[in-house]
Amino acid sequence: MEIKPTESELEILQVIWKKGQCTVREVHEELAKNKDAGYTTTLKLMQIMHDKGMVERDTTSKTHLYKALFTMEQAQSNALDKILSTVFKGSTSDLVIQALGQHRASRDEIDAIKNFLNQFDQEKK
Amino acid sequence: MEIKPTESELEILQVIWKKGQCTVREVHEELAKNKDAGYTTTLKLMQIMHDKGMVERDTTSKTHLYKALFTMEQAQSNALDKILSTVFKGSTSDLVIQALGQHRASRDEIDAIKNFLNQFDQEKK
DNA sequence: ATATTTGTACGAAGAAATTCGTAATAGAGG
DNA sequence: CCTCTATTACGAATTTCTTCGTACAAATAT
Repeated sequence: MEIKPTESELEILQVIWKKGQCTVREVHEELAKNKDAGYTTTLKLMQIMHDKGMVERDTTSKTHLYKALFTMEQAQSNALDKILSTVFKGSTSDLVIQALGQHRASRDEIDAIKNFLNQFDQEKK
Repeated sequence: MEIKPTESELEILQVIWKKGQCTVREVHEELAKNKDAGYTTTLKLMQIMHDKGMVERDTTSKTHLYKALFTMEQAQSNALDKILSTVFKGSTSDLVIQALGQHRASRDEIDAIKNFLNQFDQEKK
């Protein structure tokens, strides 16, 4: 399956990933904090996501429950692949350095990355 | 100015960035290697990009010359911001670790990143 | 039971992106 | 000067994404 959520679909997926599963109402309330769109707009989008096979839903009760059919990690991997090929000429190190340089990682984040790199090294040796 | 090139626009920008400046024909020939679209499609897209203020063009001779009005680095920064907020919950370290983990950085790349991190540390101390 | 609220279904309109055909024109070559 | 080709301009069709109104059904409250 192709994973290529649109902008709006990603907003919805963020909520679903956070809660594990949720109703249209829950998603809508969450989005309403930062966005101004009608309830049926969210509903329609979620129905389309279902049509596309991006989410599944439990329709046993009147109020349907939605779950994502792929993980945030899969979406991350996909997003990385995409920008690597479109703006980073495929260079992972360019991407990493750019990310670290521009987005001011905190001490903790840097440590986490260092640990990861060291662990990586161990495996390679 | 907002930098938000579409998929097709990015394909075109890649060619322009690589060559510095170029004609519609050059862009089209390059895209034709991987894609199957008519010449006027590329032309139209580049005209729209001009309308949007993403590129400038020299129209002194019949064959126009296009240049990008922002750099690849700016596009990179933008792309990173976007995926950070949409799929990485704003965590740069998650992004970096995911990138390093999934995309098998080479020894050289890892070294480059380590150097970068060390340099980063020095500044902080 | 009836009215109100809450939910889904769905068509359709609007907006943005992509594609292409046709017309007009400038320049090159004979 | 005339013809042929390469190029731009531009309208229009198509597709995809987003938005919303309306209809209808189920659950809840009075």
